[in-house]
Amino acid sequence: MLLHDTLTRTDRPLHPLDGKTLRIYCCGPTVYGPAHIGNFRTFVVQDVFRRTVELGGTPTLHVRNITDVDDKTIRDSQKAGQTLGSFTAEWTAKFHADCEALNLLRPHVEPSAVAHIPHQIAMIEKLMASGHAYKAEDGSVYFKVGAFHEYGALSHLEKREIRLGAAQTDSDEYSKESMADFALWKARKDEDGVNFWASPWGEGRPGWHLECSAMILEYLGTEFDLHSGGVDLIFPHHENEIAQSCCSTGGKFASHWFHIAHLMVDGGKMSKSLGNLFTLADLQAKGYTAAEVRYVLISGHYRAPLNFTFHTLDSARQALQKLAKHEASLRAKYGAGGAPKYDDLIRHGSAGVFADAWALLTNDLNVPGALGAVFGAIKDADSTAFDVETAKSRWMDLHFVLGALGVILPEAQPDAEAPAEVVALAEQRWAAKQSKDWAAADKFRDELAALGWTTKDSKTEYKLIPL
RNA sequence: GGCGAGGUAGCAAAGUGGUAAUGCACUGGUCUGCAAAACCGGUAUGCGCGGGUUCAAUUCCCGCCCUCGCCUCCA
Repeated sequence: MLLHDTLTRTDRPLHPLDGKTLRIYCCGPTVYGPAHIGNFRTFVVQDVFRRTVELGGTPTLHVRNITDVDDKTIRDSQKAGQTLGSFTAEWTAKFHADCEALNLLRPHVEPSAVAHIPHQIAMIEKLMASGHAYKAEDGSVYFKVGAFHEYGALSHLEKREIRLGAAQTDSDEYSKESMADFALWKARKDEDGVNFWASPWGEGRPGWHLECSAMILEYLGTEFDLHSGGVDLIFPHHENEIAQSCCSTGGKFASHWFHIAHLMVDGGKMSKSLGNLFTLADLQAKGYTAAEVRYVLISGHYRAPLNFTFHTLDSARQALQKLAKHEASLRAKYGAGGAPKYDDLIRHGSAGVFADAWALLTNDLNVPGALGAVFGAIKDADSTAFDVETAKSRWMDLHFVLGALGVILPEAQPDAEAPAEVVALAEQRWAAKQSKDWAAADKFRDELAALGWTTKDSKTEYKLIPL
């Protein structure tokens, strides 16, 4: 598999460093409210990546953290009158529910920042010992950016070209030696309330960047295969992680960087003030399914901004319907039951007739190209002409590709229960039609429409459909 | 100002040094009493603008315009 690497800005092949398992770290959510669909674009794309790697025959070790201590979680838990722990547990549960609805594979490890404070303190101690960090007057500990010469390699800043402006004067951080330095440990403040921990430098809490470095070291080691997140994390978050980790372990840290572009809404940035910041629940309340949302989120290449609109959601519904119909026709021929399990797909191990789509997918995760190839292959296939064996193998191949994309096909609509009144009208219409009384038949059809129903006729029977 | 991503049909979105996938929408046909559904077709002489290189550029180079993101804790 070929994947673009942010650090080298080239497409590079992925091979597990240990020759067996691809070790992946993804920056997870800060649990202080519902994740929005922009957040989920990143997680969904990471999920497609993981599935593609695994279906391609390489097992993964997927670690994604939960950030459950920072300014916002502390502030909003207090506002809600809850302890930090119960507040973040609630939002973590909500996040998990959304992940499941969106068909995201669960990470193998999902560590929380609060549960790894000692690991973070240990990392700071190493950085202090090696002279990469210093304690400021207020008890905070900062990383000395000037002591790490490779700083800026990921975001391609030769030096930190800090734009001078009012935003730079954060009163909390007046004690830093240099503007570029960032907090490893934040000294306790009154507004933190009970949310502080003991450390060799006094009471306080860890800085944001540190948790990822500490948990990566714990679960993936000093060097691992791939680190991922939204493009906004390139700087400063990932840059800072590199600095902390490399200076404390002497290792090289991530060998590949995978960043996902942002989701836009109506051509612009999502924001609460514009009222265009949607959560999964918002869209479900409008009648869309998580499967449709997922389809939209993968429908653009991950390195290009994706514009989200309700029109694209509507097209996703139709596109999924088209895939479902093809799948159903193969299944009917083959006589199979439900969709194969993910593990069955891994054993299957081949995209078969969808090899073109698979090739696109494994070339820098070209999902839109792959989807196009799937539709193209479907179009050229007359499923009624397949024999049972062909139908069976194509059915499995189709599920293999859809399994990599994590696409869930809509269930066939169960026949709706029509009220007796509607059934009676439909019977009358059918009788009129059988006696070729078209005027009467059309009249009954109009009356059905007025009640919100229509019919689909075949030669021998009709079916009632709600409008 | 620095760094980065992007500008392709009504909408969305791939792609390529040799003449533009795919989905939605629209539209023609088959089917139907007419429809619906389904199926089969059609729809960009054109890929932000202007130059250049080349036998040939949407694809490479240069300049310009526009959109979006990051520039200290936003996926």
